Amino acid sequence: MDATRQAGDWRATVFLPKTDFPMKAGLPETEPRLLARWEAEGAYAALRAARGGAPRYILHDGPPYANGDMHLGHAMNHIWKDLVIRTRSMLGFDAPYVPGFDCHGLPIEWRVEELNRAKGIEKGEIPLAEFRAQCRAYAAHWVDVQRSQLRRLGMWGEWDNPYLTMSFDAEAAIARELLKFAETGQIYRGAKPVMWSPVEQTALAEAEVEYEDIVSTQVDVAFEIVEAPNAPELVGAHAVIWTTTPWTLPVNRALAYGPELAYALVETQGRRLVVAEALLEAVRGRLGVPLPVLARLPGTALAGAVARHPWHHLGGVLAEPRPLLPGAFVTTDQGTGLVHLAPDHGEDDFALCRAHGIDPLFVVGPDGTYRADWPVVGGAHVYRVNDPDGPICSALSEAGALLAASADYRHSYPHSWRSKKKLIYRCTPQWFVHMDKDLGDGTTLRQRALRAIGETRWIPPKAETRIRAMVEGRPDWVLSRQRAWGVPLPLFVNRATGDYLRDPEVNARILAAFEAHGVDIWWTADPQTFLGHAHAAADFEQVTDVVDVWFDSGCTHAFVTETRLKADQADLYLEGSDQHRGWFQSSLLEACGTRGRAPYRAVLTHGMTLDEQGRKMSKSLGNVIDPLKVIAENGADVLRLWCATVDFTEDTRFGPTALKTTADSYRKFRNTLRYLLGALAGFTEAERVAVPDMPPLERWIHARLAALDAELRAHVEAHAYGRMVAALARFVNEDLSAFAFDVCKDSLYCDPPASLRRRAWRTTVATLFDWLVTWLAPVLVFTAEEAWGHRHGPEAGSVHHRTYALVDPAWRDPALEAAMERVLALRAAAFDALEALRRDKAIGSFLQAELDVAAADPADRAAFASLDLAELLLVADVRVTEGEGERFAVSASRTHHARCDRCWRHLPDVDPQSGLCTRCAEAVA
RNA sequence: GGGCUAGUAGCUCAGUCGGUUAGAGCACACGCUUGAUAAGCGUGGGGUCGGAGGUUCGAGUCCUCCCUGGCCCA
Repeated sequence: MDATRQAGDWRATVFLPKTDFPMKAGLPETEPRLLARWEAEGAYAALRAARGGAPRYILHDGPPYANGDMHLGHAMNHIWKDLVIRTRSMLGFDAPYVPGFDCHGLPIEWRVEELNRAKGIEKGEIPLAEFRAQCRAYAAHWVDVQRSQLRRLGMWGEWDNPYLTMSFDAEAAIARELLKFAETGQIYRGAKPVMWSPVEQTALAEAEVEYEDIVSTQVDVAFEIVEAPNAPELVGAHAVIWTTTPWTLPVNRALAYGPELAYALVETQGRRLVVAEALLEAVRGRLGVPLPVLARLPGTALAGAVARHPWHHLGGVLAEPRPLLPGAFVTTDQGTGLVHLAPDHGEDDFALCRAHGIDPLFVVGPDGTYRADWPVVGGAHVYRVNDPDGPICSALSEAGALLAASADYRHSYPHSWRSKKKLIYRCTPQWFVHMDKDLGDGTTLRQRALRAIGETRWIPPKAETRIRAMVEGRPDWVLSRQRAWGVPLPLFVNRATGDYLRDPEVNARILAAFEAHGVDIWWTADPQTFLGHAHAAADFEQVTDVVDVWFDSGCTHAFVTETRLKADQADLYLEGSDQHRGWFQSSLLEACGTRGRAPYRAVLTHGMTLDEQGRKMSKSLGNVIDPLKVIAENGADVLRLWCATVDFTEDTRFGPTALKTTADSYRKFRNTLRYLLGALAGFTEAERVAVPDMPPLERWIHARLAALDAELRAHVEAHAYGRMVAALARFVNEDLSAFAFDVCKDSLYCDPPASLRRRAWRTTVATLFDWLVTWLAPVLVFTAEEAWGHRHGPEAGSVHHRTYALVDPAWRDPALEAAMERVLALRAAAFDALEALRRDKAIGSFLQAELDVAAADPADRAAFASLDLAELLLVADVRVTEGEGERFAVSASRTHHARCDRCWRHLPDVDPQSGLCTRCAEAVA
């Protein structure tokens, strides 16, 4: 052998991988280029055309609120939606995507008011129509912003024509749905304590309320008992109540006791008091005096008792008797076990009083001030009367009723999410949807909704538990909001009867006007134009409230799924778990009230996105991750891969570590595609070999593909995308990169191009590439498209127009698959022995070693007989003999064969003259 | 405070009906290769299964309580 010959001499004759597909992704540059290409080609429209006539799969998009930049939660939600749509599309479904945006509502209204204030324009100085136009423009701006941000994620859809809840046809559709409720008598006007902001002068939805800790005045107040039919000795004693909202005492109407509780009659300073026995110590602490017990009595002894207000001497409503009512909500957690009731200002209060015929008084106005003529506090603001030395405590004290007062009670209290100011409960007239009214078919809305819940597939199943509990327990649906930016409640109330008008002809005129001119016309037109000739406008009060935005979004199924997509139901709604009380429920109730069934067949809920430590992302914690920044630095494909990896049925944690490991596994997928492309350099169809004619390893790869196909389809059906990606990663890492690629390298690099073995492997690689790219495409939308273009050229079209390939059932080969399992078991044992040899510095590369294997299992030996073990184990030679005991006894040693200078294998047939083995000599000939 | 829900390796996840020494991929360390090279291969370390009790021959798995989170509601 010529000792001076360099191994590199033969390098030019070796077929190394060759491709322009770059190892470094450069996604931040590549992705926008592909987005532009898709747009220029009309790729989404082409996909719709290609799937025309296929079974449809409709994921109906829940509309994000159009008032700010896309945040991480939006990005995740839309990536998951896109995963669903794209995998269904790959399965062959026609899966359109119509994005939508929620455009009405208080947050936008508030922001526009803020902007106006900055310009010196105060609320009320601007005409309603103009203000609404401002809100519309503001929402339109954010629709544009969010649309481009969401689009950047790689989602395909009708971005040029998204649905907007503020478009004229949507507004008309919402009004139409509303009138369906009205025409079927499901709407009523009632009074109800609602969360009210005296600052914004509006009722707030639950989602608009935040809870903050504040310090309040707590007072203990004595109400003298004047009647006690079940315990006459209580007459003249005082019922003690405790409250942290002294401002509600001027509108007290009754007291509540717990019928299950035990009470004590105690004495102090010549006066007898009634308090719950369990709270005696606490009361004693606040009053600061001994409270010797005179008697004990059950709660039932208070039944029928009547007290009087400390200010009864002031007459009027205050002079009316204050009955003691049994309340299940009365507990001994805190207070005195006796509760003062102001039906205007508490939900429990309202419900219990109403059940006993005590109606609210409407003493506190929208701005939070008492009626001017009200005793003690007339004209004052409810927040300015609570101090221990304020008017209420002073007047109670004068009446001898104030037992204790201190401004030191710390508790969590509702605040407006916009103004951050305190809220009150305040009774206001509102419009409601009945939950428990018979709708004429023997069912109620609640019953219909619960039945529909049972008919829906909930993913994960625990979601059903949650929404069922919520629907079972929820109160009537409050529809009305005293605001400007929304769809009007298009009702006329008969001044004489208080009933709302139910005239189909009037409703038709209203809807026609809305469709033609937008809903602004409700406020600008002469009401008589709606009422026509049959009714006189003077006899009716026109409702000026707008409808709760949850009703807006609850109607999207009507104008998107039904009108636009011409489908009865959506196949899937996919939103975060917070939507159990939001969109899932408003959509459900709306559809059940108007159609008697759910608007969806299945609902998939995902968790919230938290930071790396599992805490929620918030500005105050400074742990907010901006998805736009992540995309700009890493590419959307990396973010998409992360989304596809996690179990989104639980809350997901995201941070720099997760991003880094995801980027690493992205690179593995990318390099695999790159290697496949390199291996296919110059591949032509003429080179193809039929699978049955292939060597065992290539046939085994096809069998693995067939098995993987079944597994992946099952994961897709179950929306288990994490398992899908994990299965793909395992296949790529273990079967391909660590095993097949390593083994077949020799053939690929060194065999003559015409050799059957090389052609078989290249055929296999071509199949692998198409399959892998297609499987990865729903996840790595950009990378897959990029790789697809490198393989098949620009005229091949988009990889996203493809469907998953069909398996040839003949690919499965149980005998071969079992044999290869045995090889892999041997491989593990062999690598242990080889690694030991390497540690001893006897060898470097495994190619320098040969193996003696004593195999105990005859089945192993039989399987190995027909296989080239040296090739599969990447060693110079393998000798298998019969063994005993352990399955494989492997001994490794350095081979004595010479090394071929071209293929670097150590072989018996290396010609000392040329330094080449027979195969390589042929290859270079 | 109430309803629902979660906690397994640095990251992402498996873990069947309660059953052997809790697994995988990635990351990390070390080694090999230098013909996938800002790559590839091999080997290895790494876990009190959030904590404490309990049931059981046996608990990541079942029960109770607690801790730390999350969503929704008060």
